Amino acid sequence: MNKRQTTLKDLAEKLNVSVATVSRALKDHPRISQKTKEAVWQLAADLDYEPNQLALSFRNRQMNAIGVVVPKIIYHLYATAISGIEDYANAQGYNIIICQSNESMEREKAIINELITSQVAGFIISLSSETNNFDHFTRLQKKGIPLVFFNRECEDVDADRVIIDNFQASYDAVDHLISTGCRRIAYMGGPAEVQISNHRLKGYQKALADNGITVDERLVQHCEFDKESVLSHARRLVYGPQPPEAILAFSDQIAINTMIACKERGLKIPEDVSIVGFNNEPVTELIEPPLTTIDQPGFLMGKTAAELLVRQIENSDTVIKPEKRILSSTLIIRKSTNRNRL
Amino acid sequence: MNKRQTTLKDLAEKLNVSVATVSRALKDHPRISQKTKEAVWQLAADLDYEPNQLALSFRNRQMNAIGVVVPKIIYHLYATAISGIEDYANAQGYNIIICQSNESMEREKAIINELITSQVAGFIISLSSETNNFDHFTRLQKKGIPLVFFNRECEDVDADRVIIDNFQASYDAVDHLISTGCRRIAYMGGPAEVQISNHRLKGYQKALADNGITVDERLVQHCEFDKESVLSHARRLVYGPQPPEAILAFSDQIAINTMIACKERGLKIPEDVSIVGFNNEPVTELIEPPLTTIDQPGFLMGKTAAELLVRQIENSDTVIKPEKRILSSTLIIRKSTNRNRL
DNA sequence: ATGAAAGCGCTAACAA
DNA sequence: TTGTTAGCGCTTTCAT
Repeated sequence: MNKRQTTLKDLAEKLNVSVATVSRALKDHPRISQKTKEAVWQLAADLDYEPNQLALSFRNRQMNAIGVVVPKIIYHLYATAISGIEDYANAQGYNIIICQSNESMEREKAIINELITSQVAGFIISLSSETNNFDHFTRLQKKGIPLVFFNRECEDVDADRVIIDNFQASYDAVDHLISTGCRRIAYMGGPAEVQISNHRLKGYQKALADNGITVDERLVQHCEFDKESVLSHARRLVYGPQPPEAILAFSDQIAINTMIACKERGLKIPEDVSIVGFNNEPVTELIEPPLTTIDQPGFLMGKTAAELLVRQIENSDTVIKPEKRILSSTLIIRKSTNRNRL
Repeated sequence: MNKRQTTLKDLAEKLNVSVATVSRALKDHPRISQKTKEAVWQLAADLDYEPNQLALSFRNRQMNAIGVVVPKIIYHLYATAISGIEDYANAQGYNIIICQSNESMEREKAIINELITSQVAGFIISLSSETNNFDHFTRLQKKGIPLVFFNRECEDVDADRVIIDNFQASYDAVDHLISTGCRRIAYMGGPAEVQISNHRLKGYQKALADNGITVDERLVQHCEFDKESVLSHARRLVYGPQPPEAILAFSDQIAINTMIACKERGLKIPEDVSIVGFNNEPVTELIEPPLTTIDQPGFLMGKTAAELLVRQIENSDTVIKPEKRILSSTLIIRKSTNRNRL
């Protein structure tokens, strides 16, 4: 029990050579005799020697770990993105430390602070919905710590980012709704601080304008992510004198809760109202009716973010101009928008 | 850019005192003069000093991090359990390093090995479905590294574990099915290596026996977690000459795919066949019909596992007898079992 | 071809 | 009350 790990010193003492020699032998250093090397290798195997990563990290003044900060891992997009990050990061020899901000800016700040003191090699971050102050990110940059945003980006900080074209995705979704004959189209947005929600709002507005439809401000809602908030905002839409003919939601969760409000109001989907979500969560094809939604490449998003981050980490001397990678998303058309009023 | 972190040495030099004095002053050591302390505190604040966790960990020969190894974080139970772990662990000053085995034993072994060399303080593990060899766990124990299993436990290793009473939960579910008039009841189990699947099988068998129902071995299936595997096993059940009147599934995902096979076969749920799942994933109340399922306290499971682990870590000198914490689960009855044949 | 020594940031036993 | 020293495990420069 509690057997100490074998160290270089242990090997050196048993072999009556110096620690330096053992260290070199293990890395197959050219100027160590074959005989010594073999003795070292043999003993290392016998004693189950494994280099102490913690000591290595300490010496390098940097952990071989990446800090990943996401709002919540139960959101399918983040769970899949994390797999993408892990996949690439592990292959490159990095562990990932996943932390959830739980949509709290304070928590996000605290996490980043802690991980800084742990000397993580870099950060991959998707903002909490509350985050409206960006000092903790600029602080990272001042310290020269690599940083990549994904999905929920931060326009005010000039860092690498991986996103989809939220404007276009939203534009296309609205365009699809219009093509099925809807004209009174509502937008159930996320919290007003979430920049991507606003990008989607812009796409929504532009699509309406391009089709000669006047934007009715009463059809735009900004809700929090909890069920109650969504329901209350959705009710404002559907219990009004003129319920919308279609609703574009910021996320599948919001779309689903909006569907609940619609059903509660007695509106049939898609006959009375069409619904479009965002993220293509697996649940969207299991509900009734299956939900039209925008598929985001979560795994690829994560993988790309990890690539950009590792690139930064491994080129910490050279200055790389921050890059914006825009991945393509796909509108998945299902029954929730399957009607034709034309 | 790339400004080095302030160290104790920096503070010491500026103040013309020794590093040791600074170190003590920062911890409010009783034998340092108030004057010195205040000077140190002031300068530390000015220079934004933060202790280097990596150096601390190195010195303690242990990271302030816990390794968490789960099959997949997209499974809702694990996502919620992780939140519970994170919650408690962070409060106790530990970070968590989450790794996914992706149901692969090789990956699980590799992860554990890596985290050992990183000197994590302990492990919280839920086995991959493939894991049928337990050397990597006994290795941890030989090294005296704290270990807690949760949900998918390992009976062959004597370690702390946090589980629900799978036998009882399954027994109760079958009992419920019988009470609604079903007698031909099938079990769609997980992979045969998954011990909790077998515990549930035992509960299923006992409930049948206790109600005077002969167990028909053809009604017991063991499938993998991918959709295709579930569908093919489910089809064996429903396309037979005598389809079951009810099906207990090892997980909600299996239950949902089984429902798909039932619908494909033209069986109505619950009129022709009742279905029960496991885990109470959020999706279960959104599908048609809503799924009867067993709710597991994921968050509490994680939190409890973290408690047990931290207890081990912080009492590494004393030997604590491994403990088995059994949390209670709840059968949530929904429409998928809402019929009465009696 | 090998060894000695310094140093990464911090703490603690021992000295003064 | 403060300083000196050694050491955690490893790499690397400089000697030999």
